Amino acid sequence: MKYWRMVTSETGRRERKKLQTHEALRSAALRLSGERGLQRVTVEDIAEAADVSLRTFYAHFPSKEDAIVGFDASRVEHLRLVLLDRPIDEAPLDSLQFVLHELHVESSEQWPLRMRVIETNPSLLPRMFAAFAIFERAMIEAIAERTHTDPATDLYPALVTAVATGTFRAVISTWRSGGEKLDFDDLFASAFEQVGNGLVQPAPKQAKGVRKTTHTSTARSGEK
Amino acid sequence: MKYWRMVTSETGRRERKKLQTHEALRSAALRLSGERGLQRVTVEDIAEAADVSLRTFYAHFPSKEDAIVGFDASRVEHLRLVLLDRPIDEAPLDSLQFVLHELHVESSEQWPLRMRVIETNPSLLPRMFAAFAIFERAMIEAIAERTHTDPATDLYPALVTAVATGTFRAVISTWRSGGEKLDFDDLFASAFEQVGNGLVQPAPKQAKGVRKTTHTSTARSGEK
DNA sequence: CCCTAAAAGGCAGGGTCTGCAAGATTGCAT
DNA sequence: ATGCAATCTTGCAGACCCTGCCTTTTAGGG
Repeated sequence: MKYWRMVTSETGRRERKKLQTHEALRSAALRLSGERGLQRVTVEDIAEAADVSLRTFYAHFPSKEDAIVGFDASRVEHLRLVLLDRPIDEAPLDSLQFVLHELHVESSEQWPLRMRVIETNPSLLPRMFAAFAIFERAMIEAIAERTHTDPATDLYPALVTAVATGTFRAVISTWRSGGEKLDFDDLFASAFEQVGNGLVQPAPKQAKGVRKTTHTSTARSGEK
Repeated sequence: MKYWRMVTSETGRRERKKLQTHEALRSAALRLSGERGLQRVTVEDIAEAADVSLRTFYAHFPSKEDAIVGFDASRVEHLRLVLLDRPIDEAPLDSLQFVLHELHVESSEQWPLRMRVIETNPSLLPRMFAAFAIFERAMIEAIAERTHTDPATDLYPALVTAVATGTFRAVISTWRSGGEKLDFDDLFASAFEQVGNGLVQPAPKQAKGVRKTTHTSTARSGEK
């Protein structure tokens, strides 16, 4: 009985309230950290702001940091499905590129604030990487499934995933430190293109007044 | 005066003692965690085992986890210099491959225990990634220096570094989960070769009794 | 209307980490 | 030698994190 529970998105009032609390805690954590700085915000403050008890906070998140930078399991699952839905003959690196782009687009709204909070509070980095590692693990499994390989013995799934997420991190990092003036999509596409070309070293430098029209794809020696 | 302090490796009795304490804390932390499990070891236990006060522990490490998985600044600096010592015309990806191989070789002695502790205590992962990120940052700066680019605006240094470290992580992960039966150097070389070739998807599978003579370089469609 | 499961709340307590101020050790100069 | 200054170490108080255990509240289904 109640098979539906296992498949659907839990559509009762109870589940809705739980989700509300969850999101209230998340946004309170993010907002307060942005206002005062992470160390000046206690878990109790967050719970208070979301109007629940401290104990309830810990029913939703294992730590303060997770409320800010953690991935929800449902989110990971969603992205996993996105990957599995890609055409079966698409190159794994391209599939991952798609998923990572999706990841960025979906959360682009909260990105500015979240990134700012992370940058001003480096103590968030550990948990952030850990959260990303969980997502990465899901991607590895999915790639392994699609390529009919065993990730425990075959290097490829972990390799292509690690490279893809590394590429993603590099793009985010550069985009951020460049003041977000560069076009994200250009940077993103350029990065994956360079990776697909084997990361040959870009030409020393064009000239002083480089045309800033297109992306930074200085590396083109190895054609496709 | 005392310019030498800034250059040499601090060779007084004071410095030696400090280093001793540092290492005593490190090995005590690792040993105890291996014996009882991380959660059954308090910082006080570690300080006790190294015969110093709890407060002194925190003079050396910001947290229990860092004593186990953290990189010392001197270690990062050493690796940075290794990278800068590579022939100036070597491709950045190859330089990074060399440094990462060096990293693995240098710590290969403590690796088994440390890896085992990490795997049995996933709560170490966050700090481990954070430590690795610091190392990564140093590599980015060094690559930027060698390629005469500004990592704040140019994608390449961060990109090639993230890809290289990602490759490294994938190798370690696969090597470990495969029970370390595969030859590490083969796996390592094969991984970087695949990356250099643009990560094209490997052929579905050769046969059952694949020749195990060389590495897994199944991917060769895209020539150089 | 009752019953069950799930969510939320309360409380106690061990553990982490920091600020502060005092004590011990070492390097160096007089 | 003796004193000074820097550094390392230490003790202590206290805020905060997080968990175990138990009680209360609320939603959903017979």
